[in-house]
Amino acid sequence: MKVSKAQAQANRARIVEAAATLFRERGYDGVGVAELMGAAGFTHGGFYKHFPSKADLMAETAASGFAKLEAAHPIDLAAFVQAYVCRDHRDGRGEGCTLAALCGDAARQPDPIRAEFAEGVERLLTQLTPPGDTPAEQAQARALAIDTLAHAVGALVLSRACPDEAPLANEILRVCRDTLLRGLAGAADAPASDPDPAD
Amino acid sequence: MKVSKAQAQANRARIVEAAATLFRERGYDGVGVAELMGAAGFTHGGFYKHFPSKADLMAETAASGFAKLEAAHPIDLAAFVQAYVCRDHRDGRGEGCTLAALCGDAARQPDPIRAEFAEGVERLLTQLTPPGDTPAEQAQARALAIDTLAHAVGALVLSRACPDEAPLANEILRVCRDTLLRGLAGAADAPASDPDPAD
DNA sequence: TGTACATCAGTGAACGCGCGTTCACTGATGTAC
DNA sequence: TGTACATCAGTGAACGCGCGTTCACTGATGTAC
Repeated sequence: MKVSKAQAQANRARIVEAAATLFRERGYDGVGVAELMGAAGFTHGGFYKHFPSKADLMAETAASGFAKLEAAHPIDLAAFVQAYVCRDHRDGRGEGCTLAALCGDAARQPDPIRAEFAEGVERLLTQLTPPGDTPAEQAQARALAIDTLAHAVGALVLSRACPDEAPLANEILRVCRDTLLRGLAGAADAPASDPDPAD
Repeated sequence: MKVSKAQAQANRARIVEAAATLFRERGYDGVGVAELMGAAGFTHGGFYKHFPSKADLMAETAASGFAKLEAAHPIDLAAFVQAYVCRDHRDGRGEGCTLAALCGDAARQPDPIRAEFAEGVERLLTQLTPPGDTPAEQAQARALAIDTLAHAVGALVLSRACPDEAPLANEILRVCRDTLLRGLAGAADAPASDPDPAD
């Protein structure tokens, strides 16, 4: 049964969306074409009417995962850290950051996929870098964005590698979030964290 | 053909060693039992004379990857950063840190494997935390170790997710290494980096 | 506007392939006497 | 010390299974007249 052009395009988008979530949750090798089509509400056969191969879909989900960033342009670094380095984000892989969820997998994928990741990092950095008055200020702001992102991603991936109930998993998040926020607030005021905060 | 007990034990160790390298290079799903036995110089059938399952070997390679750390006990943080956040380490996954190479994969593995990772992180942190005179100093030293490790791991995994020749991949390493070293040297002297250093 | 036909998104069976695992077998090692 | 036998690391064929991909088919959509 054929379907209208608009419907087909919407279906394609649904496949990409479902795949993006599943890939983040279980990795590129952890989800098969059949399952991912099923999650979007289709049978597996139609997959190749939309995508040349699974690898192409992988690249497209990466692009779509980072495309959402476009919307809200400038992001406050402290707000970013608050939302990023927390238990909710660690435990919600499917809805979370593609970078943190799949950069380990991406490192072993062919260049087109890694290129999407590099562009995604670049896009994130752009949003995290407030415009500076001088080139030197600009460079410093970009460096701060890079450091903050790396620190935040590192905290998340290390925390996720620990067993669910390991105290170390929460300790890593807490320490890194506090340090990042303290650094961003300026060396002046150093807000002590709750003993064991919720996230 | 049977083999002496000592020989069998040595062979087993060879399998673990070969598997550890291959897993770091290509991920847990990227290497099959047959290939990994081949790399150790055996045929695949004998695998189950040594290990109950592939998952058990995965846990054991994780343990072995972190066990090496035991040897050289206290590590200077600056020396750690120099050796860790560099191009050689980024490009030498097989010989590099198990944590950085596989924490993304580990996050999706069953608890026994994640427990090994948590213990590995704990062990690394212990080595990176110089003994403090007071509990407060001790806690601060541990927090510094956690921050440094997360920052360094984040830099490495982000850099690895970029295409081989992407300028961004080197920029991330350079910025994070410089910031980490500057922070460790104290806010006083801030060594400017070469424009585009070798690693 | 109505009719005839080509298009093509989606279906479901089938493909070859490599995976983790099992198994019967081999023959040197290690043990019992 | 010498002989008979059980052990078991390693071999290589085979297992079922799920993977990515292909294919003949369907039938509503979109187009040509």
